[in-house]
Amino acid sequence: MSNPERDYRETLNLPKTDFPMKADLPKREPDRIAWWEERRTYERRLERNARNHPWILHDGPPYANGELHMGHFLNMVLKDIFVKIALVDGRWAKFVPGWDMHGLPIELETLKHLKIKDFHDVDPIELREKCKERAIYWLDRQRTVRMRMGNFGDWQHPYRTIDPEFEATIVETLGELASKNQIYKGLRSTLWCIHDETALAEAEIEYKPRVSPSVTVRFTANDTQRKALIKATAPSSVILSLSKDAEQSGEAAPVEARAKLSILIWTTTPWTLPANAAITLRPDAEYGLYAVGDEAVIVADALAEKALGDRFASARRIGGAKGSALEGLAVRHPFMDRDAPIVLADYVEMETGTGAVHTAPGHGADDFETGVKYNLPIVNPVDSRGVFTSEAGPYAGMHIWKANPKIVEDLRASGALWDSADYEHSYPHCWRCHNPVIFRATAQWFIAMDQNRLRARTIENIRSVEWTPAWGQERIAQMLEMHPEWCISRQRTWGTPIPAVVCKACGGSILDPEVARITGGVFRERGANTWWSDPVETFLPPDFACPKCRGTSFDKEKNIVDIWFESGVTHLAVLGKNGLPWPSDLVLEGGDQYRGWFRSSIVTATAVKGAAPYRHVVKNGWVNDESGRPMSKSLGTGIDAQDAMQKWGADVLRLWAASVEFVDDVRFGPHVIEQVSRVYRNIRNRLRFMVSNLGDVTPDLLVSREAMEPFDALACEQTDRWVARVRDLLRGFDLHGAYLEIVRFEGDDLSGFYFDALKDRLYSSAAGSPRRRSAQSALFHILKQVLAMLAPLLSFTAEEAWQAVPPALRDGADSVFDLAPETGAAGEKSAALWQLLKELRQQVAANEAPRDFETDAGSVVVPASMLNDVNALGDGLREALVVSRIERVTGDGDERSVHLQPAKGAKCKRCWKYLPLGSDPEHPSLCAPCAEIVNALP
RNA sequence: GGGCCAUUAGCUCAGUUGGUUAGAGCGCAUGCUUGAUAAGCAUGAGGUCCCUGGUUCGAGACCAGGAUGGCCCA
Repeated sequence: MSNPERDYRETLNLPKTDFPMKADLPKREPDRIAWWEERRTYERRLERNARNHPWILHDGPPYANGELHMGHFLNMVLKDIFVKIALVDGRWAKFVPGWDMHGLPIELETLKHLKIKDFHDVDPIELREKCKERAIYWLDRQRTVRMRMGNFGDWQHPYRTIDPEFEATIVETLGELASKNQIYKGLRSTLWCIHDETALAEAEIEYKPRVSPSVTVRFTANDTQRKALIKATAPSSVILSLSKDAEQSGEAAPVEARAKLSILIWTTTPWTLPANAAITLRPDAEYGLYAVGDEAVIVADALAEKALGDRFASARRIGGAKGSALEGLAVRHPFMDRDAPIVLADYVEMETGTGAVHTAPGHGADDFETGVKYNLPIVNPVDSRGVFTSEAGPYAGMHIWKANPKIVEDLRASGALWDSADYEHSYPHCWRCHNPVIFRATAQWFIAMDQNRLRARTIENIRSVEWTPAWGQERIAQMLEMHPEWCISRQRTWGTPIPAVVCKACGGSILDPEVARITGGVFRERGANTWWSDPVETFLPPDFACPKCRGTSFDKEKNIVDIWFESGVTHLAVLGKNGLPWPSDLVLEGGDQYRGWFRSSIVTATAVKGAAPYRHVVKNGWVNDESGRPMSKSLGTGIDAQDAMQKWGADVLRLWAASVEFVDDVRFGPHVIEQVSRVYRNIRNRLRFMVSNLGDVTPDLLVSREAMEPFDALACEQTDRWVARVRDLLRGFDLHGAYLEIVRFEGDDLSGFYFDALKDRLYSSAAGSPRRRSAQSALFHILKQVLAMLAPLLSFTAEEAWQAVPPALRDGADSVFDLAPETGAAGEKSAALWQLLKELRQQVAANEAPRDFETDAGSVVVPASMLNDVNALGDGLREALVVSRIERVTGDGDERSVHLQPAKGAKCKRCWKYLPLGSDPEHPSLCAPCAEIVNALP
C-alpha cells in the first residue's frame, strides 16, 4: 500500500552497541584490572613475544613510605605506557617493579609509631623487625595504587632492597669495590651532638636562633708572605707608603718597609679557630688592600665598609686583586704554629663577614669539601663530648663552649682581634636534646671517586647513553664533576650493614673482600639481621688476621650503607639474571634523580662493570598545581594519586599524562582535567561509532583491501600511514607528539571526514550489500589499528571497546593487548588524494551546502594531475563530498572542475539524499535505490 | 647566592636550518542536525609570541641583559 507518511527509520541499519557513551571509569576500572589478572593478559603477551628482543625499562625504586601523589602517578604511568608500547611493538618487555625499603625516614617513622625517642634505647633486631613491617605495609599500599593505575608488571615478585638476595648483592658489591681499592675509610664533616654523643642526619636537626660571639680576626703575613701578597695586589707603580708621615707628606715609600699586613676573617665559632687550615676566597670577587692606620689589611671590596667598621672612614684602598690571583699564597695562623694557605671556592658569599672565610675542614661541610679539594689537613681537635684534644694546643682539655670567650680574650691580648660582637643567627640544634650541634669530622666509609679514574670513567660512560632531554647529559656530567667523595656509611639501624670489622689489637677498620663475600652468603641464607645476632666469627674466613698488626680478634662495625648506594645497585640485583639482560634499555625518573639514582647507578656500574647500566635516560618533569606552584601537603594543594583516580578514573589521568609535555614541568588540577575529559569523551565516542557499526558483521563477511570500495581502501591506507607515524613518535618516546597525532587523526580524518562520509552507505544501503560490507570491513580494520595504538595509553577504554566488538571478530585476540598494529606502505599519491578529498569536502561544507546532501549548485576544482585518481574512486567522490549527486565538467587548462548537481527532486524520506522520487508507486517518498531496498526486505 | 630548565590564544600545546597575514585541539559565541544524540557538523571571535636592547633586508626562532616560575644545590 502506498503510504507517503510511512516512517522508514526501521528499515535503516542504524548503529547499535552496548558500549556506553558514559565511561563511568572509577567504577569500571577495578574490574578490568581483575579481568587482566585472571586471564594473565600481560604474561601471555610476554610469552608470545618471548622469541623477540627483550626490552627492559628498569624501575627506579620508589621509597616505601607515604602515599603516592600525582608526581608518582605521572612517573609510574609513563613507565607503564612505554612498557606497553614496546609490548604492542612485539618486544619482550618485562617490567619488574621495585621498592626502596631501608633508610632513615622509615626508621624515624617507625620510632614515632612505637613512641620511642632514642633508637639506642631499643634492641637493633627488634627495631629492624618493626621497620620491616612498616616498609612492607607501605609497599603493599603503594603496590595497590600502582596496580590501580592499570600498570602491567610482575606485581607478585617485585624486587625489594630488604630481600636477603638484595642485601647479599649489596655487601658483595661492597666487597668487589674493596677488592678494587675503590673504598676507603676517611674523615668527614658530620653534624654532631656533643650532648647525645652521636652523629645526626640532616633530618634530625632543627634550626633555632642562637647568639654567638662573632669575631673579626687578623691572619697576619710573615715577611715572605707579605712580599708575595703585595706583589699580587699592588703593582709597583701604585705602591704607597703606609707610614703616617709619608702619607702626610705625600711621598711614596715601599710598603714592605713597615706595615703589618693581614687578611681579615670573620667567624661566629671562635672555638673552631684551632682547627683552621686555610682561608677561602671567592675567585671572581675583588679583594682590596686597604691602608688603615699603620697597618694594611685585605678584605673583599664589597664588604670593606661593613668589615672595617668605624675604621673604614680613614682607610685608603691602595691595591687589590681578584680572589683567583691570590690562590696559593698564605698567611700565618694567629696562635697555632702553622700557615693558613689561601684557597678558592665559589660558595663564599658577599653578604656578611669579610669575604675571606676561615676554613676548618674538620668543622664544616663546605670547609671539608674545600679541604679535600686542596688536600688540607683535616684537623679535628674536638672529641665526641666537645672537649678539645691535645691537637688544640693551648686549649687542650677545655670544653668548646667554655673555650669560646677564652679564645676571644687571647686574640685580643695578642693583637690579632680586629673586632668582636654578639651575633644572633639561625643555628642547628639537636631535635632530641635541643642543644646546639657542631660540625665534627668523623671516620666514614667512602667510594673513592678518583681512584682508578672512577670519576673520569663514569663521565666517559655518560656519552654512551642517550639522554632525553639532551641537556641531561651535561647536567649529570656536572653533577659528577662537582660531586665530592661519596660517603656511603650511616650510623643507624635500618639498613644493610657494611661488613667491616675492627681489629681489637690495633683499632684498624678492615673492609675485606673475602669477609664481604662470606657475609653475602650468610645474608642470602639468613638475612642481614645475622650481623647483629651472630658472633663476628660467622663472617670471617679461617685464620683471618689483621693486615696491619696480624691481630686475630675482631669486633663487627655497626655502620649501615647509604640507601643511595642500595638503590644504586638495583641494576646488579635485578638485571643480568632471571632472563633479564644487563643493561636496561630505559630508565625514566624525575629530574631530581640526576643527582640521585641516575648518578648512583652509573657510578656503581662503572666501578663494577665498567659500563653504563642503562642505554637511555628519560627525565620527567615536576607536577605543579594549576598556577604552576609546587603541590604541597602542608598547604593542602597536594593531590593523592588514589583520590584522583577515584574521582576522574585512571584512563582520563593517563590521557592527561600524554596531553602534557611530560619532559618539562607540568600542571595538574581540576580545570586541566576537565579539559582532558572532553578530549577523552571525543576519543571514546569515535571508538563507539566504529564498534556500533560492526554489530552484524561476522569474519566471513569481511572483505579484503583489494575488494573494498576504493574510498574505503584509501581510508585504510591512510590509517596505516598514521599508525607508522604514531609508532615512530612513540619509539622516540615522544608521547605528547603521538597524543597530538592521535587527536588530530581521530578528529580531522575520521570523525570530521571519513565517518561523516560513510554514514549514508552504512545506514541506508542494504544491510548485506557489498558496498556496506566494504565500509564495515574498513571500519573494523581502522578500529583494530586505532585500538592497538591506544591500548598502551588508554588501556582500560581500549580494552572495553575491544570487548564490545562481536566475539566472532575477536577470534585470535582475547585482549586488546593481543592486537598487533599493521603498517602498510601507502604511497604519497594516496595521501595526496586523501588530502584533496578532505579539502574539497571542506569547500562544499563551508560554501555550498546549507546541510548534508542539500547542495544546489556550485563547483569544486580537481587538478588535472589528480583527475584519474579521482575518477577511479567512482561514487567515492560523491560520498566524500556528502552530496546527492555530482556532475563532471571538463574544463580547459590544468584543472578540471567538478560541478555539483543542483538538488533536483526532493529529499528522500529514507536516505535524505535529494533525488527524483516516486519511481516506485508503492513508495512515492523514496528514491529508486531506497525503494528497491525496502521492497527486498522480508 | 650558584647551576640547570621553562615562558606562544582562557587552558593543553605545534611552530624544520631566521622568510608571506603565527597554527591546532579543548573552551567560548553563532548556526545546523536530532539516523554517533549526556553525541555529530559548520562558521566565528580570541595573541604586545614574558620584557628590554642587539645582529639581520627580515626575529616567535639567533645573541646579550632582565623579569616571573620550577628543579637541584649552597
